[in-house]
Amino acid sequence: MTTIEIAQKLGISRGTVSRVINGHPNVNAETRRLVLAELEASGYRPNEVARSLVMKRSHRIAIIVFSEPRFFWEQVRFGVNTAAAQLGAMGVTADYFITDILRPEEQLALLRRLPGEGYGAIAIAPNDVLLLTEEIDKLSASGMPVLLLNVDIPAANRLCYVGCDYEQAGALAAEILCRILPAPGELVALALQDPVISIGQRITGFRRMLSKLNGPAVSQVLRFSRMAEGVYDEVLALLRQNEQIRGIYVALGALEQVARAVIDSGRIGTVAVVGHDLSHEIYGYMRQNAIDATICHEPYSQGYYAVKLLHNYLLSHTPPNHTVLYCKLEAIFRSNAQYYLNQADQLELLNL
Amino acid sequence: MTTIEIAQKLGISRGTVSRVINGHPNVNAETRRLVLAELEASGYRPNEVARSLVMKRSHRIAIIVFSEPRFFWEQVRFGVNTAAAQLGAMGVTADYFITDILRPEEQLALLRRLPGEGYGAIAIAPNDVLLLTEEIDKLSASGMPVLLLNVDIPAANRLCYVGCDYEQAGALAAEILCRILPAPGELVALALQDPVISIGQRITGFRRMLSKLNGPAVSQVLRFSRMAEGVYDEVLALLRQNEQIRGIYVALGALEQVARAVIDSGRIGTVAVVGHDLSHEIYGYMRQNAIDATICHEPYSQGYYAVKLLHNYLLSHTPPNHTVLYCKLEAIFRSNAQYYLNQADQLELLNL
DNA sequence: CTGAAAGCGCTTACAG
DNA sequence: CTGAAAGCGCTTACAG
Repeated sequence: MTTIEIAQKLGISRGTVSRVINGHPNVNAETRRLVLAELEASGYRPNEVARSLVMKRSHRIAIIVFSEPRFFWEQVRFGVNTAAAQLGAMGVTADYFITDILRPEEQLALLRRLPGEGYGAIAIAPNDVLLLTEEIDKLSASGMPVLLLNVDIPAANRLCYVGCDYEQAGALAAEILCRILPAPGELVALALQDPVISIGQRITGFRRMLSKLNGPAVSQVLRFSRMAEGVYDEVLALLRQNEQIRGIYVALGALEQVARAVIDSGRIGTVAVVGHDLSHEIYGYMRQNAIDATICHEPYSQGYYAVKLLHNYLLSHTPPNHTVLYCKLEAIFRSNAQYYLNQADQLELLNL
Repeated sequence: MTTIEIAQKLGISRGTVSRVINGHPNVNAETRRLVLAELEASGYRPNEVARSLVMKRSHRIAIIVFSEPRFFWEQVRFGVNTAAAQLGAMGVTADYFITDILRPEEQLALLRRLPGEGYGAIAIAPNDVLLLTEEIDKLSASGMPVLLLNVDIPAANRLCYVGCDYEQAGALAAEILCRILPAPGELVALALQDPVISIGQRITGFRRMLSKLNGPAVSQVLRFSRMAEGVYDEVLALLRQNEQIRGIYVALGALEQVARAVIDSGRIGTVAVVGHDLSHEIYGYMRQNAIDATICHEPYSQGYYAVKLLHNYLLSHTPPNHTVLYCKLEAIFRSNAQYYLNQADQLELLNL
């Protein structure tokens, strides 16, 4: 079915058919009704390829993230680039903005600047909920679709959220840690001083699952700054002074420091360590058995989905079916870590 | 950069430029050189959208699988359909053929019939290596690209293999089972009587990792037919008679039967069970703690990648960069199983 | 309100 | 060997 077939059947021109398809105003109501009916009856689907060829629209999408952990956002970036490459022929370009994690105002500035620079859609990993909510609402009100990436603000007026369910991530960490504990003993969790919501949710989920499984309770929660200063020293001291500790849950991004403390305290094999995210450095520690498992949430796909969803919206102007897309929680051990380390290499094979 | 710009710069027609791009024979050698140089210099990339619009080629791809386990091949099918939908505007159609697992000759018949029916590429999950290798080689020799799905035949002349590394999958099973053993004791593995290569590789990988980790050895390997008849009875009897058994590795598709035997023998919590693949039924048993973990290997992506790779080949006629694409090994527990159960639901959100 | 026409970037008979 | 022309399915000024 093409526009021309529809037009012939109705004895009108393709231009008119096209006008009703695209919802142009200047069309006789009766004609419109007829065309709509025929469209429906014939199951017409526009040829997007032809459409994008003639329209030559360009869609600029901005992706705003922050700086830490570096490797995590690099993987997101790779997904963004893959989607943009796939959609390049459709006029999509995606620009990636990395802001300083300690300067959330940089994100605010971008949010204010970008709409004036031709961007039609924004995905942002908000680095400061309080600071950004108002501006996000403003943008949405002005018609700019805003997708929240990796960190949700349910109260904000966003198109949708793409990222993980942090509470469930903490639950999975608890399930795994409970099962692999080398011996009965105490559990320690590491979190943030700041009330960063995602880390807090991980701890909540962790505790809930622990009690559901009748596992050991968390004997203490160590808290650190956002840059995770001093984790190594504190964990090292703790491991040396308290032999009862059998499990450590690292809810913030400091797995590497914990691994080093485990090694330097000679506790490999007598304390289980579970955390989040995966880098080559973390993998190195897994191979030394200083880290037992790590939980990821599809960094690559987060970037990929964000661009796809935004582009879909730009095309159809209808919001996605669901307002939340939870990424998979990936349980990673020594034996399957390679697969998660270099998604890039794997997909290079697809010549993408 | 478009063909017309190139043509203008060189003072020739777009037709000639197009001819050298597409490697048509009738082009003056010197002209060809010039055009090639300019193409290179300007970094020209053909607009695939315009190309596919004018060429209206249709690419028929056949996917041949077998019948068991049902849910596994349904997930593969979903990936196939997604890729086909995405590439529909490029003229791609993918047909999915499910053959009887007990009648591998059905696959042979399809392999012989399909090329005459307009298919330009074939992906097959070979159900009988010995029976099919020769025909696969013949097809390849005749110019038909053949991709091996889920089961490799390294000796065959195939375009590439998309599926999992079974030995590594067994290793991951061992790593997990070792760590979660509820108490020291014996390990049992379930495998096939037939020398089906993939199951054999799982057992090999499982044993190797066990000894690498200084874990318990496998005290016995139970073997079954391809339809896994009698697994429940045998495992139930074994669990009742031998209290030393603390871990079961299910290398064949019979997790459900094992779970029922664990439940009916009252051994939940005192024997750990690890196997492969995930269905709603298996998830149900995970929730009852009758199964501790299951390992999947991206059924959805297998189907998706197969179609993408074949289409890439049909477009470029150059084989993929690598001859083997190992899918991710996915470690699945109670707390993250939902994400792997319904990839379909998750992606529905993308309006695909 | 609607038809006729041009054009998006590309390929391929058709002449020459 | 190569240019001029038609056409893939669609949209959008431009007339009327």
